Amino acid sequence: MMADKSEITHKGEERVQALILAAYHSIAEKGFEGLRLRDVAQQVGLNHATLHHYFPTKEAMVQAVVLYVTQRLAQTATFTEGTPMEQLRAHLHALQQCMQEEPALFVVLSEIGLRAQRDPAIRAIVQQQTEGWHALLTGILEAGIRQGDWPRDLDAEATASAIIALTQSFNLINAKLLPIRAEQAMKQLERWLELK
Amino acid sequence: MMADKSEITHKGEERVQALILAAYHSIAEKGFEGLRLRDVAQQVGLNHATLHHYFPTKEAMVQAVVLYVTQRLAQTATFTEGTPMEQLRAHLHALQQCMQEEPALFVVLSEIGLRAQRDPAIRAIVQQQTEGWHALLTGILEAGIRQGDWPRDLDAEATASAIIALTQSFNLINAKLLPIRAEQAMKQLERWLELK
Amino acid sequence: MMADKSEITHKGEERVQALILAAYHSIAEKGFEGLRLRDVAQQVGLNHATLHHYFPTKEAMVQAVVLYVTQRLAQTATFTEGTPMEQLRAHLHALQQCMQEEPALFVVLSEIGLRAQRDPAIRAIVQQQTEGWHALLTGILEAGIRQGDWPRDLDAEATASAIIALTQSFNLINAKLLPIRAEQAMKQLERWLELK
Amino acid sequence: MMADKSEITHKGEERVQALILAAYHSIAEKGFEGLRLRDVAQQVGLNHATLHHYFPTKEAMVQAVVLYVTQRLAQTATFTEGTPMEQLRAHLHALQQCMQEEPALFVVLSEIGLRAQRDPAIRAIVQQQTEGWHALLTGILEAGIRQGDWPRDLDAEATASAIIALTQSFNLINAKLLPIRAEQAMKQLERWLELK
DNA sequence: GATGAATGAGCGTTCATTCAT
DNA sequence: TATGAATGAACGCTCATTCAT
Repeated sequence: MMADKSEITHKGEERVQALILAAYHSIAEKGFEGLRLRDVAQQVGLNHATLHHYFPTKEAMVQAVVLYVTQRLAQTATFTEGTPMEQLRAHLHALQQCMQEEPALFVVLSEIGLRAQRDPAIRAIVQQQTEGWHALLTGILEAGIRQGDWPRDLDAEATASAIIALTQSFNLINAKLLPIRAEQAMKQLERWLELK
Repeated sequence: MMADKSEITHKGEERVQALILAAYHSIAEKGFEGLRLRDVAQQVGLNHATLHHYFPTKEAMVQAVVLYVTQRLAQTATFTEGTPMEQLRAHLHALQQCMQEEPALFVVLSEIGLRAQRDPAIRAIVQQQTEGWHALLTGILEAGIRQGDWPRDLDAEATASAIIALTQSFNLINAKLLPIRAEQAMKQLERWLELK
Repeated sequence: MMADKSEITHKGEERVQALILAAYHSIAEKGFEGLRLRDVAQQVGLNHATLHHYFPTKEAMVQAVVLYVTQRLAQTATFTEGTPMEQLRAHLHALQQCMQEEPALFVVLSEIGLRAQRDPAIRAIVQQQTEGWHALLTGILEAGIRQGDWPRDLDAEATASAIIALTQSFNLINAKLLPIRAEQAMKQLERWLELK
Repeated sequence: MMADKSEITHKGEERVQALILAAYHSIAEKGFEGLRLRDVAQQVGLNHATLHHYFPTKEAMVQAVVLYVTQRLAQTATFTEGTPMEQLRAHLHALQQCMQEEPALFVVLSEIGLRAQRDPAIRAIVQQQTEGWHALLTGILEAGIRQGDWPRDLDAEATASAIIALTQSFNLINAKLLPIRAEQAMKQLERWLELK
């Protein structure tokens, strides 16, 4: 008759995930500016007041979305095998594929990046994730330099930064603000890195 | 005793400029999300109702800010003399200087880029400016390729896009989301382009 | 301990009715021109924001008032027994009584009539109600003509219109714009119709 | 070089008249609710601030419109020759013609009637005019009764009131709130008065 | 007399949050 | 846990009016 605790918790976790996803899509479509708790609750079929049982404040929900997005992105960068050059190529291809399949991810990422400048809590989350990403890229590049894949004088850290920066601004390209396709610029990056 | 017409107009234009600047700084500090007409008016020492004497709606004011920012950026890219390689180097240096002296410009530029995805009026302004910038860069690169400054197989358009994309995401770097300085990534770009 | 559903709904409906009544009195006193949501809410002891919990917009509330007024008036015209002449006499007496007891009803009715000319939604409501009233009167008059209560050449439709028009302008009389009492003009109408 | 005083005054009076007319048309179209001084000024090609040189306040302008409308209507009722029955018939025909040619006049008249209930200054103007009209009608009717045109027991004052009341509500008919034409009801009034 | 500039008071509406049930 | 009801603070915008020029 009565659901046991784990079931309740499970249901609660599902609800939380559904709310995060709904908020994520809201932000992708209308930006942080257009994020409304009532909308999010309605998308999940919840009363707007009930939402506060899962997220005490709007800020808490936003932080959950930030965590969700950064973790989604981190999944793109987990691999262990192959040469440094193969790893980097795989990573860039994974990113490119993600851009095509789910451009929303990069839109929200940009929104988060902007908000991180004003919100220390968000900044902390983003910073941690970005540093991890940067370290990963730097590691690959340094390994490649040691193996002779890239010239000795390539600045690994700077190159890693350039890659991240380029990635994060691709939503601007996808938004058709630039008269080219994202692939082109990405290909140029690969050429610079002599990835083919 | 009586002010001449140009003086009156001049005063009005000054007010308009002051309001645009105040809005610009508000956006830089708090984003579009935090842009409040009452704040902007107060910064200029005006009643919030008077603001509507200069801008009929909030949207009109925002568009004025967008125009201001894109034109400010366009000024960085106006030069006529020197070889293609010198021109590109000068341009990148001017951008770098701008990033250091007034990082707010790039914060607002990112805000605008995000908003352009949802607002056709803003998109039109940004698109026009970005296309102009892209054409300028492509022209320089193509000229350089013809002169042998860069290899024959350099994709001028893609490279131009990469430069723009990199530039537009530098605010994320300046926001200390990356453990490096903007200069480093910019230097890497210059190295790729064999600018020194 | 726990209120049942009908009670909850009942309370909500009571609030809605109270708000409609408050708006009705506001319009009677200050016209549509002077109708303020904050006033209405305060009359019911509610925060003005809460009013939007019951009526999404001011227009929705106004329409509710229009429906309320037209239905109130329709109640004056519901009867089934008696000869046509008796029915008409009863109807006119009911209207007269209403004018004396609640002149506000006719003030608001005039406000509505004026607004109906510019507002299609209100016009639809008023039109429907007025047409019903006109049909009722025409029916009574035609029945009376068949029974010989009134002369064969009496134009039933035109007479019905004249009665309605006269009724709707009585608020002007009650407002003491005419140096006579409403009863007098109403009596004259009855004499014309040989109602006594 | 410089216009003499009478010319200036003349020009000023023309301006005042133009403003009154513009306001009149605004009220006819959008009601008192939609009357905006800026609109009125613009219609006459005047700066909104300049309008205040001719009418110190909005209320003053409204009163001028009220006077204009009541005087326009009074012109319909000025005649000296003919038998009482001929005079009344002529008057009703003149009114009917006015309704057809310029229904706006009756719309504004209704607006004024409603506003008169709340505004003593307007009430005073309307009352004076209405009383005059009522007296005129009563005079004609009494003269007709003495001459045997109408039955001895006709209540002259009540009949006059009924005529005025009917007239003032014709805009509701013209607004197509009633499924008949104004002429029909007016004809019925004439039949009651045995005008043909 | 004419006008651009400025203002105060106020409006309808929004929304995250709280709370009793 | 769930929800209808309620609220305060704020927002963009309007408009009659005032005033210096």
